[in-house]
Amino acid sequence: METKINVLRALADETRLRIINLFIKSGQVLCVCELVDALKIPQYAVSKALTIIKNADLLTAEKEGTWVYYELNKGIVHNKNLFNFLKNYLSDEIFLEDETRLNDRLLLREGDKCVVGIIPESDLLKMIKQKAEA
Amino acid sequence: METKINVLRALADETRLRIINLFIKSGQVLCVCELVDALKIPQYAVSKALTIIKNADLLTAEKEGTWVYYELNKGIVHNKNLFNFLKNYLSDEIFLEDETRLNDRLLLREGDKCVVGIIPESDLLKMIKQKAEA
DNA sequence: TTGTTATATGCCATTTTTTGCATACAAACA
DNA sequence: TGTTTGTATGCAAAAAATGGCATATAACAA
Repeated sequence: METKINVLRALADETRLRIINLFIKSGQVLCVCELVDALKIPQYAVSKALTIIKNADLLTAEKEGTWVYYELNKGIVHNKNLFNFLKNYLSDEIFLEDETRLNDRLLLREGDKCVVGIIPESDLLKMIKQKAEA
Repeated sequence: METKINVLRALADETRLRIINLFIKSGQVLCVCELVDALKIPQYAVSKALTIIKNADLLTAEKEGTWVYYELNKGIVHNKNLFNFLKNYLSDEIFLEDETRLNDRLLLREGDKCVVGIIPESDLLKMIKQKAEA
């Protein structure tokens, strides 16, 4: 009981909802800096939001060097239903913009892994272009 | 955007979630005093919760004499998806107890309408028995 | 060791939410 | 009219959430 409400409370915040949306729509494992760039929100805010979502058992985390990769916790049956529902429910514009920025940011990955930290938005397009040329 | 978050915020509270659960599970139009008895929560708390849920466009209200009947707002496509999801998602014990008390309370209706106000829990069973005998 | 990078967290001020009580309102009835 | 009844709301205290900054931690690199 406590748990279901914790889950719904974890969803009841714009930042957290935008984060969850990115996991659901991208279907990816994501690290903190990728989320920071996609959301254009301070690192500490993303980190705090992730902690709350994780404490509600909606995410799992795995450390890899200095990077921490988060992932939807599909190990809970109810979570899967929730994610399926949200996949269609969250269709608003702000979410789409996040998704676009995340897709851009993921172009900088190498072998499915994040290899750079937080990138100022002004540099992102240049870096993508550079990488495309190389 | 604002709206989706408002909806999720409306769900992020135990009282409000228990109320929404009763509407979803019972499939009924319900008045305030029936909810008060089913939830065993003060009238003002139920009334305030209903206002918040209604402001999130999840409920509609209709006045009938001194009684006010609330109903799920299925006029919004996204709401229907939400209610379908919640119907399965909200399965915890506290919700079941509410549902049982509501079913008892609805036995006092006459012609699908509520005809009594808030009933002390100690009196409810007696009144049901009386009504059954009559 | 020292420095750097990615991430997390403690703290504080501010804002928002919740809770409880009292009371207001509105409709029915005497 | 006055009274009762079902419901809503204003207000203030308490509790909780939020936002921002600084800093801590942990892992890697030189």
